[in-house]
Amino acid sequence: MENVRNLDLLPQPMLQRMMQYGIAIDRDHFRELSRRLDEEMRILEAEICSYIPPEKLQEFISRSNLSSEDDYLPMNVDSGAQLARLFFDVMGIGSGRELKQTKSGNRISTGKKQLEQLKRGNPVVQKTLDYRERAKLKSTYTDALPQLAREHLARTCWCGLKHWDTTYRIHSEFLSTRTDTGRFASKNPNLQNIPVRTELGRLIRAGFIPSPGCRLVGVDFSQEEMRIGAHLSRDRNLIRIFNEGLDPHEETARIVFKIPADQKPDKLSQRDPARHLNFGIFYGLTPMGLQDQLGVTYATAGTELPEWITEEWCAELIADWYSGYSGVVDYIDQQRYRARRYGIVWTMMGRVRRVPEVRSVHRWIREAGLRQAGNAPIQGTGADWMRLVMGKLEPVFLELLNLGVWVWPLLTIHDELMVEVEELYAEYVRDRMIDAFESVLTDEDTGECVFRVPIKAEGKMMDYWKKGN
DNA sequence: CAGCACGGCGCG
DNA sequence: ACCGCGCCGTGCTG
Repeated sequence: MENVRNLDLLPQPMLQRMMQYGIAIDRDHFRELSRRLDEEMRILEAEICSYIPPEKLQEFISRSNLSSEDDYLPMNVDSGAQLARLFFDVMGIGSGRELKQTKSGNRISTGKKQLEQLKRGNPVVQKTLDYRERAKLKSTYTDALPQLAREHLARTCWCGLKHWDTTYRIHSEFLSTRTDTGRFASKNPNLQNIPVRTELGRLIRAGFIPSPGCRLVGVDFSQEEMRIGAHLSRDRNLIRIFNEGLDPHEETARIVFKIPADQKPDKLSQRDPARHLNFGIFYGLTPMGLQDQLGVTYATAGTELPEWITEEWCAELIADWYSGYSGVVDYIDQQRYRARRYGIVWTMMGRVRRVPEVRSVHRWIREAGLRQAGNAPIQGTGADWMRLVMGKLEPVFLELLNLGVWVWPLLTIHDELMVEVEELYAEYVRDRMIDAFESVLTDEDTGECVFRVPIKAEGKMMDYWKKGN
């Protein structure tokens, strides 16, 4: 009952305010970005089409589904099916290598992982990757977002004087009961998947801005899920790492690669794989999954995946991770036991996740259920924390509003909460938020905290939405 | 024309 | 075929 109040009811007012008020965007920024992407895509698609041999042109034209506006092109570069025909049937790219089929087995996959493997074989592959990145960003973000923006008066603040200014704002819908783990979901548009990982993607993030006279303030839990994993599993090593304030990815690299205490792990070949292990383990990582993931990492770094990264090598790495963090193995096993025995697993706060899949007659379904059982308490506890934080901060923000300080919640992305604040108070609000995050499990009366490792949060103030500080 | 499954990909 | 989401374009069907 207490959980229903704290986890389900208390976040609602803040969610309502996020949805109702929205977040401001710079429409011209997106329009300019769309124009640029369009320009680059036209060049890339023409280049890609130029790889069609002359004698095959008619065949491609007849099979493509292009509208009259772009019928100067013989094929539709957005179509995976048509690309597969060009690459694998006509050009013979990757012949002699093992090529992944699509799930339904109709054709060879043209997905990123596959293309990364093949991009040294022929320049058309890299061009396709570049085209894909741009097509994704344009259709999902730079074209769509300005369309969704509505003119909206916003409370702003100039030199301490409050007034109302015209802004163009996006009103996403945040769903409280959509996910199986307790996380929130966001739709129309989804504000929880705005790009950040690539340089080009970060230009899209930059189109999200505070109301005039305000700053964006973002606070997130640092290494939230691993800390939760450390607590729930009571693993000695994991707990020690966080209590001593060490970098968990670096420490994991030390463990699995047996690096002497006086040496630093190499970023690409040691720290990055260790990082993927740390995240992946709680997802039920398989050797093949790890190998795939590392393939992408190396390809992104512009290097070929080294010969010695085989499935067996990945399996050993996972085994080494397990022996380094044996408490985590026991913990995951316990969750799997509960899933099989009771059909449910639960978070630190007692939020329940049903996992009927573990009793399926189908092996694949069963195994997926067991992975979900291992992951759900961790991901779900993280979601619980955000719910508690929102419940705790709501009265803080309302109090500030009553005092005449403009502060308004904008969005939440699982372990992160973003608000806008009038400039003078941004730093203050950031620090209040960090406090709220870090004391999420601290009893307000006794000051006691039962968590086995420190809970850390990071905050930043921004004039536009960006990564880092 | 709308609706759907699929392949693909953005985020934590 | 590694957890949790939502959205895009294609290609097909009713």
